[in-house]
Amino acid sequence: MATAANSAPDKRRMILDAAVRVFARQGFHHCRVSDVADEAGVAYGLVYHYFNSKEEILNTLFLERWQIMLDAIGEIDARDIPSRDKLRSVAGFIIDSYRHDPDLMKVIIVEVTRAANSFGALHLAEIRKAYEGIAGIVEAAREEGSFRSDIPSEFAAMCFYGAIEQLLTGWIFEVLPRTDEEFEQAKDLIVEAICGGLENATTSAPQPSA
Amino acid sequence: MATAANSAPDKRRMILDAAVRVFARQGFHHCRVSDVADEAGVAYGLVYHYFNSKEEILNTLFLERWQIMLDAIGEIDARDIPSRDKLRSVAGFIIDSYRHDPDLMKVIIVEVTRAANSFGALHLAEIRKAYEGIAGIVEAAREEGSFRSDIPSEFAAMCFYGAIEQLLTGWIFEVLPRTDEEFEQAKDLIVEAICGGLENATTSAPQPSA
DNA sequence: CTCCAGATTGACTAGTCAGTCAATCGCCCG
DNA sequence: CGGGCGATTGACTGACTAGTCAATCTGGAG
Repeated sequence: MATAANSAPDKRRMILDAAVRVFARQGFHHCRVSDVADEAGVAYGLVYHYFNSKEEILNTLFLERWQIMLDAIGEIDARDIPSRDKLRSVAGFIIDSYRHDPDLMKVIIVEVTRAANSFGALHLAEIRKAYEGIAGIVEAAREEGSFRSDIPSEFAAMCFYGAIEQLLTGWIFEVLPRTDEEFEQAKDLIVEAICGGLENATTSAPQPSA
Repeated sequence: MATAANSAPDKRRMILDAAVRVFARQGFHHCRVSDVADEAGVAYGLVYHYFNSKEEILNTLFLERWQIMLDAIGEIDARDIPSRDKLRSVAGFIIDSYRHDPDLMKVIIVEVTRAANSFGALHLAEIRKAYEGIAGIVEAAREEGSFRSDIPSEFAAMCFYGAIEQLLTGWIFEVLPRTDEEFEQAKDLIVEAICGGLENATTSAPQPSA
């Protein structure tokens, strides 16, 4: 006999995966627990065997994924590479997270990170850890002199993270193309735009136009 | 002859204003229509005399305010000032909107602009107009040569708008101080960060080849 | 003063749905 | 085998609330 975890379908996992699809498709508030149970192919009551409430399902999904991201940011920060490359890696990780499981990222961004009156407030401490991780990368860059010192690192982290979330939001709302090529380009563009700035660096003289 | 809206206390307006407070405090989904009616000091049924549904109240609030912002962006774009100053004016307008009525901006950002499965999808066209207005400013800057041509204007607009929304989100979640001074500093910082970039420009030649 | 139309009231209805629970299943162990 | 226990089932309930509606009020016109 194979271990239960191996061959037997892990119903708890199936419920979580189904919830991602249902929450992404209908939104947390516009779906019923029975929708999740149906999508998972289990009985209604089983959802309450594994979770105490509908909200606990979303909390579990968020915390699972957010911890992975926090770990990734920490690991990237520990690398011995230039700060700009660290930010590029963070952007790459988040964008790849979306590419790998757009439904899950949609649920997290739409239902949690902006939900100031419900889940967002509940997970505020976790959310802030991500900002702080990015701010740490910027802070190191400022100290070594590669980043400007007149922009606070927390403020810089906010701009960087905000730009990434807006990018994902564009994909979520389907207003931006979502091809592999687009994802790869976005990783470079976001770092270029935020680190390098939108302005032309030719401060001395504008380009001599023929 | 004289509409009731003229002299008598405008109950419709009172309901809208009360709804802003209630939606901001409890969230659209976690409040009852009776909460709005109580807050406005009117009878429950009167809400349905002026609005067809709870959702119509939020739609009205959003459209009212969003149109003001679109008008402001259009007016700013038409000014004869440098592109960076236009962006600074747009950032200033949005930040002042928050300062003037934080509850309303909270409701719009939390309940609409990220609500991909409900109000966000409904108002997608309106929301995009704001992006497009900003992109237009960037596009003009690129054409005149002051902004880089290797970052698409739509992408730049997304970064800019995303950074601003993240800033407001920080205030909404009460993780950032909300003093007058902070608001004023933020206007300059956001333009500095996004236009000038996070990196230090002091290094002489960033492009060795060419 | 009478009449009307729109404003205002709040009790009521109809439907929804999160969460409960008693029954059943199926697997392993002694 | 038997018995025990967690997994699984799905019908049911209790609470909640968006939206309805008939009654009442109010203020101006004739």
